Amino acid sequence: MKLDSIDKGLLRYLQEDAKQTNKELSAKLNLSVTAVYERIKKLERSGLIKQYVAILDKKQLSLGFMVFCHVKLAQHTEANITDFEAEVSKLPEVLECFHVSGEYDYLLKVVVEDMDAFRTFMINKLTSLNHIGSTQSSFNISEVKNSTAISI
Amino acid sequence: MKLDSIDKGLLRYLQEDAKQTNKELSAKLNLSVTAVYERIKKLERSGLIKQYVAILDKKQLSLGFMVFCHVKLAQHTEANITDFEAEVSKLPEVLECFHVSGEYDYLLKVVVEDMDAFRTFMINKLTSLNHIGSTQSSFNISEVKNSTAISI
DNA sequence: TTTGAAATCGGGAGACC
DNA sequence: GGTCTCCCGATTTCAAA
Repeated sequence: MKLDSIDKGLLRYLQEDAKQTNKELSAKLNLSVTAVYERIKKLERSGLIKQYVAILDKKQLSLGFMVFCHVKLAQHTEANITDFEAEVSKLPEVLECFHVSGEYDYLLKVVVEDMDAFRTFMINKLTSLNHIGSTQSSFNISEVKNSTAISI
Repeated sequence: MKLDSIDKGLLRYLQEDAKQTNKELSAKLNLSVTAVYERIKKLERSGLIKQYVAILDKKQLSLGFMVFCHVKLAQHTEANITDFEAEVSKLPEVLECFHVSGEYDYLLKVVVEDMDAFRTFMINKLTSLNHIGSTQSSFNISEVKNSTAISI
């Protein structure tokens, strides 16, 4: 889909605050409300806007303990890979899982309550998955930047 | 803030789709529209709901190249740390930056167009920041799971 | 209940063939 | 002239306050 500079501005605003009214957006973009409305609908239909979500404060939910787990598989057969990926996707503690290059195969972002919950997660969930070779964990000490907005 | 099971359900729904109407939510939760409205306002006021954002399709924006950069600082003085954190936060290619335990000090999620853009980013932006000791990059091969919704 | 936004329609200006 | 795209204004519908 081709985007002009107005679309790009619109996407920038919606990435920061998706609940602005079309009226507010129309003022910022010097456009009529209808034009804003139709551009947004087009961006939604094209799939460029995938989803609107609420971002929560993990601290207030007692889920402020974030760990990055690097995972290496035992053997890299296709069956192992699809199997592991399906299983890990089901774990609610795992917010993100990327297949990556380098020494380890996967990078996981894990969110739990505290060290104790992490220990339980590792023993009962992650390392009990099939095909796991080895893991290495880095604990989050502080969030320097944590954004979902990509720069357009 | 204390949450009952209805609040938790509400948060689960809003993390999946923040643009549902209160009417839809009231049906799912067996509640009146007004009750839903007031619960949401309370969650917003308390800061538990931090933000509503639009999630975009990186592929369609030609920003499908994601890299995880592990960064080690040269010296860990307080000045170096605050300086580096302020500078890296300004880089639009860096969506996330966490101070982590382990061999490296920081883990960055970097989003660019392609390998060429990444090369430019590394040379002109990241490694030209002050206080950088060494870096190590892992390229994203595939997204297995990528969610913003924490499990409540 | 009242206010205001979202959704929809008809139409007009400009680009292109 | 005919088609397409983009924008505006007015109106109706429906959710929020």
